[in-house]
Amino acid sequence: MDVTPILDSLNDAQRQAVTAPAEPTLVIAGAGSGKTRVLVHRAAWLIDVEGVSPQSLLAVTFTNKAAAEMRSRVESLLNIPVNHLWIGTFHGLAHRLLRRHWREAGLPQNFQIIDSDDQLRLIKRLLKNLEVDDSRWVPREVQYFINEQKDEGLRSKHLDDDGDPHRRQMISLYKEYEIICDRGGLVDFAELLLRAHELWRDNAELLAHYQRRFKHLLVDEFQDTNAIQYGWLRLLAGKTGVPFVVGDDDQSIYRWRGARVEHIHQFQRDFPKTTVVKLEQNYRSTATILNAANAVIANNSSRMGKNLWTEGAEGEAIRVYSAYNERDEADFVIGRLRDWIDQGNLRADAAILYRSNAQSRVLEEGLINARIPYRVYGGLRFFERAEIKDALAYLRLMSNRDDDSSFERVVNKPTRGIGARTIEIMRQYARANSCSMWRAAGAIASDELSSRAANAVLAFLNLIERMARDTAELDLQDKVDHAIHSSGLIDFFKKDKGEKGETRVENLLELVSAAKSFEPGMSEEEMSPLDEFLSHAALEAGEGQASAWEDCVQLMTMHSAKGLEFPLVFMCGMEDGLFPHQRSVADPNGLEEERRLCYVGITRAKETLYITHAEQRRLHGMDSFAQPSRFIAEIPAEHIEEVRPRVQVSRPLHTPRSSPVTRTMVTTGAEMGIRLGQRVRHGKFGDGVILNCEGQGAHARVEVNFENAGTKWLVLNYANLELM
DNA sequence: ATGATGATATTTTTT
DNA sequence: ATATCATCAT
Repeated sequence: MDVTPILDSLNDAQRQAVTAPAEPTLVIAGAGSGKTRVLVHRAAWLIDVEGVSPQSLLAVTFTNKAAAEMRSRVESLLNIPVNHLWIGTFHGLAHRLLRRHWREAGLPQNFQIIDSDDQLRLIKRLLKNLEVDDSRWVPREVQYFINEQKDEGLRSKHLDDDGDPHRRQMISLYKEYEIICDRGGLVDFAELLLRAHELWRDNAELLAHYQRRFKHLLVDEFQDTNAIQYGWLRLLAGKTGVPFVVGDDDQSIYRWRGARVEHIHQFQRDFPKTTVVKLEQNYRSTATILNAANAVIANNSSRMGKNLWTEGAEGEAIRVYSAYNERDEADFVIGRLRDWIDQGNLRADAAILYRSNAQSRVLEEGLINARIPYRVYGGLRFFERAEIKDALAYLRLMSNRDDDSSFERVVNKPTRGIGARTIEIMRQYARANSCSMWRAAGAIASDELSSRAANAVLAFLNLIERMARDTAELDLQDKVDHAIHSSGLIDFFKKDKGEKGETRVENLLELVSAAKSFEPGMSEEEMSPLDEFLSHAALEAGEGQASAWEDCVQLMTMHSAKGLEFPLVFMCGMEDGLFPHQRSVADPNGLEEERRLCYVGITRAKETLYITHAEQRRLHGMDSFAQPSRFIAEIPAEHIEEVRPRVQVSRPLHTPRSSPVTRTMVTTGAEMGIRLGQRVRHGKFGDGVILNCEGQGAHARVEVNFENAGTKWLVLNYANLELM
């Protein structure tokens, strides 16, 4: 066997990882060190050299994009189509299992997947139904609570209220939510994972079957696994499976949504024979950029420890620009972009990174003025658009009448005379009789409603029945086409004057073409093409903005930049309070995560990195003054070149490392020492920390997080805060 | 049923 | 500043 194509292009560490014996392996792969390459080559090595059957290989990623890339790279490296290779996201694979074993998993065959938006709506409705005060139990927080529990593998019955009434209510809402989902055959994202985990946990035979089948488990972005995902992997690995996990503890930036870097340590405890391989040679950035990144991340404790290096050149210094305000910052960035483009470079090779989406606006305005094409990442994706979700709701009802989430969404869209009052009556009936809205509607239309309302409701029920009947024999795209027309959605949006309505109609038509080009992968008995299309829509929300091919400057948050690289990178808004974000600075864990995010940002740059900050920034309609980000001061001075240093700047750019952390200063109260992070004492509320300030003079208010009294807004003039 | 008005919050995002 | 959301009036 000629192993040249598999090993030739690898360095020693990469080769060590790829050819590791069939034992648990943990690869710590620094930014730009060839992480994906190692995974792909490992797969090829196992199949081609070790003679492992493609059937016994399972590869897990976090995003569909990563899964698709991995699949295509494995296929091109092996030069054979590996159709039956199980490569997918955790959610995709869990979904596949649940479709196959819906009975054992306790699900209806045609269960539907709801996305976070559906989930939130469902929770809002539930709160209303139960007449729960949604200012004390905020829908978003309830949603977070439920997902958090599920991510930890906990169902409502496992939870204890610890005598806390607020928590007790949360738990009971969780329970209600479970009931509604079960009744409607609805499965949210976290539920996919939880069910798949329980499926194996509670079915020894089934688990044994999959353990026998999947010997080699390849996991990407391992630092981002949450508890349930890790538990699932461990179950599957059992005593005989060989997990091969790749991750970077320094790039863990999703703790806030359940990811736990600690799994990297846990892994070594759970699999004591683990071989650890570190990939530290970087093929992306200049030495200067890497040294800066290394220096910044060195300020974090609890790391595995890793130092990126390169054989490449030193490169240019990192340019730091102190802007006067956010407009000046944008002007500066655009000036440099102009130079870049004038020198014949691709616009698409330049990226502007920022901490929060709100920052894109000023930059966008500048780009528009300068007539530089750009593309903003993120935002609504195709299958998340309201009109698309409306159409999908009709399709879902056609497939499953008990889907309350869809029922409520479209029962009166377009308006057909079913008002809030009527819906309220149906909800009450549904609740009293523990049945779906659909059945409630059928049951009460005859008596409890006025004849006009009853007619409207019956007309809706008939419409759905008719749509289902009329399209039963049609293929997928015709079903969709039929649905958007006969539901009245097309006409409804056509009436919307202006461009908005037009785009909506276009999007609906686009949905038909999406259905046309959709290729079902499952057998008809396993799952109908319609159900598969609906699952696909939920699981893979599609691209944000189209026209990715056009040569334009890339704008995105540092989070969405993870995994990407650009010759020219701007990191904007590098100010304390913005980045690191105010909400993270109080908590050391939060601050370390911000620092990892900064590390991610820096390591996106291949050749040139600009860091900009503004002394004054208009945020939430309020001007505030800010210190340069403490992260800038963590970059060794020898790597930095200040652009056009401004003499009138009174504050030093670099704060000595030993000095207390820099803090955001606010015009108001600055003279009396009111600063973010400042500890204060209040006569009634006790001790606390200042989180936020706003306003000036007599109207100035501060937000204080009191240790015992929670977070409060206080008017500075009256609060009589004592500095501590 | 639709639009105006006012209150409220405003990190990060995938599945 | 601004976007979203609930409430209220029409």
